[in-house]
Amino acid sequence: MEKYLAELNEAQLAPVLHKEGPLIVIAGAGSGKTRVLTYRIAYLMSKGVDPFNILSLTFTNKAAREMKSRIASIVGNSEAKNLWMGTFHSIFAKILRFEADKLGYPSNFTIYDTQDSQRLISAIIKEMGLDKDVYKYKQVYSRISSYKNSLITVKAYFQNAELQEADAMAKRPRLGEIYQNYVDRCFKAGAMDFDDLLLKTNELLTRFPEVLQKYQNRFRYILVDEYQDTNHSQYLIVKALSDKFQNICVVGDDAQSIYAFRGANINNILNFQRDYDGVEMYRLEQNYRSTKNIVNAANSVIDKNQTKLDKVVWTQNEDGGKIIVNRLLTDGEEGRFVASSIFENKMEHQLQNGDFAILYRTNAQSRAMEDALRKKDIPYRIYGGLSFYQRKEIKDVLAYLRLIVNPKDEEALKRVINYPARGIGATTMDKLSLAANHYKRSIFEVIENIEKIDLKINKGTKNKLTNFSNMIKHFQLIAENKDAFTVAETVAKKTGLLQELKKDGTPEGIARIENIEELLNGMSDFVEGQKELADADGSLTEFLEDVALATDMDKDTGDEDRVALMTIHLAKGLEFPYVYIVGMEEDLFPSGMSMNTRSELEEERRLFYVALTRAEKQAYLTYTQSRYRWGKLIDAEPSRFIEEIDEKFLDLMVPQDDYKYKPLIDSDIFGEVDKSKLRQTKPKRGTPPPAHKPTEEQLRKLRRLRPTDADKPSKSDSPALQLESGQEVEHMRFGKGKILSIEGVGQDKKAEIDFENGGLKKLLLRFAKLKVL
DNA sequence: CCGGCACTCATTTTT
DNA sequence: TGAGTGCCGG
Repeated sequence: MEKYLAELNEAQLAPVLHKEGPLIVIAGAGSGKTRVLTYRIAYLMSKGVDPFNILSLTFTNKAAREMKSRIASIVGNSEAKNLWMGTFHSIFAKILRFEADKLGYPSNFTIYDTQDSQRLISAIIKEMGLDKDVYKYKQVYSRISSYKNSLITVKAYFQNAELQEADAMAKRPRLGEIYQNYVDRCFKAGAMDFDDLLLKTNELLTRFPEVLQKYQNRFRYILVDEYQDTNHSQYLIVKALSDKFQNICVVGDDAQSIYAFRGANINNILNFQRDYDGVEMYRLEQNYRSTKNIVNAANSVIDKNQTKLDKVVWTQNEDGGKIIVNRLLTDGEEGRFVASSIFENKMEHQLQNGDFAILYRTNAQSRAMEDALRKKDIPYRIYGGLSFYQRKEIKDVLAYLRLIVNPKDEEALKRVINYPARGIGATTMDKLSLAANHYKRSIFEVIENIEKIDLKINKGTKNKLTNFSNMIKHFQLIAENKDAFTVAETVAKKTGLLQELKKDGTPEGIARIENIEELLNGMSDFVEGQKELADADGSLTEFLEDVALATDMDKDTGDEDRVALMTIHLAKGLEFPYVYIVGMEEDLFPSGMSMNTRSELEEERRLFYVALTRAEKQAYLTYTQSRYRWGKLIDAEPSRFIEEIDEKFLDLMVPQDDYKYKPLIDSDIFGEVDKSKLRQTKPKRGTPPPAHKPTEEQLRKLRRLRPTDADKPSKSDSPALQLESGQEVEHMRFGKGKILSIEGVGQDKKAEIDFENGGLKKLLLRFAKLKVL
């Protein structure tokens, strides 16, 4: 142990050696906080603390695994295995399974993911006959989620006049009823959603003092990573569990709190010293990750925030290059710039693909990057977005598996009862659903008793239903004796899922079959892995839980050498030598939806801080002048965050104005443009649009930039058009045989005119030529 | 009841 | 642009 402790600096050593009592470690970006956490646990164990008594909560399962294996290398594998380590969700899901009966849940309860929850809410809204435009299911879901995260149960909701009033003001007076129905239906289905895993844990710990005691005694030492991202529900769990021994160690960085949108409460970390007695605070301020330029630039940004703890991050690393800022014409050009820059850097500095990361604010931005990287044959991997387990074909297989484990699982049943098609349609489902609600039973139970109740379902359909339930029961029998992999394999074959996909024969269908095969392979690995663990058996339940709570970061398939593409949120905790932060534009970053309040904007700024501090050697910022959003080309202006960085840390390679309309051909900018012509100017925010109005030819070239135009040549070939007002037509949308809308580019404004009804005929005559399209 | 087609609508971040 | 929904003919 001594030799490991020697690896730490003074500031890091202090919290590692801290004995009993609460401590908080405020750890600046790149200051080695994971190391402190790891070594502290190892140190505790070396001093004789039983690993069974240590609970360590991390943000991702991957982080937990990595820490565990690091600790194993210090204290030995057999000891490290017994540590309680994982995300809040996965640790407490395990505990809830064990204690489920106390709360009236089956121990094999299903975990509903966001999609399941939203579908259910959507169904409830429909059943209640509410207007789906007023009660948008996503919004309703997020309301309910935030109630749960604040421990506002249905009961508490109805006792709180303020909340009800707020919802009524938002034209949603029946939100409480939806909430009630949602909770009832989840319970009836034996399902918990993500928020329930925390909410029910709280319920368990408050309602059953003996349970609380049990876990208080078990978890004598509690460590929480990324404490700045805990929500109220998590806060209370930690508070309750640590209450007896007060051996609570939290680590975090208020400057990196970026999950307020999902209920994280930055006050948890700001107020930690008030919440516990005799808190010792440690600060890690030396950054080992980044160059001076990057550290200082990031500091100059975060300085603009009002709400923050006192802390100065510094580094002894070299100065490094300045942050390179570049403006591109469109998102396509942005992608090409990033791709060629990566290519050049690789050549020049002998780097690997894995040394690069491209970070963006929204997943939608990945497409332009992908296209460019693919063209340059640079291997990449996208993290997040549609994760493997969210793909339709995978969810279908999983839904069958879920149904086998828990036939009451309504969302799983609705998903697969008629896929592949077996003649059970919407009408039948409505009848079943109605009966289920009426008898307060699950739909599956209704099907099992279909002969005993009169549902006005004809004989043929009844048979189909019975066949379906028999098939599921047959699978259940298999599941009793066989492991998860064998069950899944049987399901894939016997349900006709694979045949269905084979039948269509399209490339997509083949890709889907491959995905299912990959899932099966993954399951077989999982089963092997679980058999080695003492407290696991490779059962279906275990597998499903693993899947439900897996982060995209978790499945670390290839250690192949690839450029990483991800949202900034996902990049937290990671580091790369070269980082490209793209889409640095107002309305995109900061997001247009997060600029309404100071605190929202500050969170965006922290997000930018996180992005910048991922870089070890070199950071790039890019923004475009116009970008495709909603399938349309829209103007963009540089993000305020660029301006907030002290200029002395920046290297602005902004092209001359007259260059703007030139590189319109599909080509690498830097192959074409003489770099000496680039001059360095600081872009003014709100820079007026191009000095001169684009000519007709330029406009046409602009249009040709659209990737779709290649597929539909008719569009780009359309003659230049003018509206009555003299505006030039830039973009049109077509319905079947008619024009839906036309947008024109005027001197300084865009106009959009809809031709839905009255005006249609008249204008069609004016643009007779368009009929060809 | 099914599949295909036309149309609508939403696009912030995720355990 | 693209995913999801609703309508219509088979």
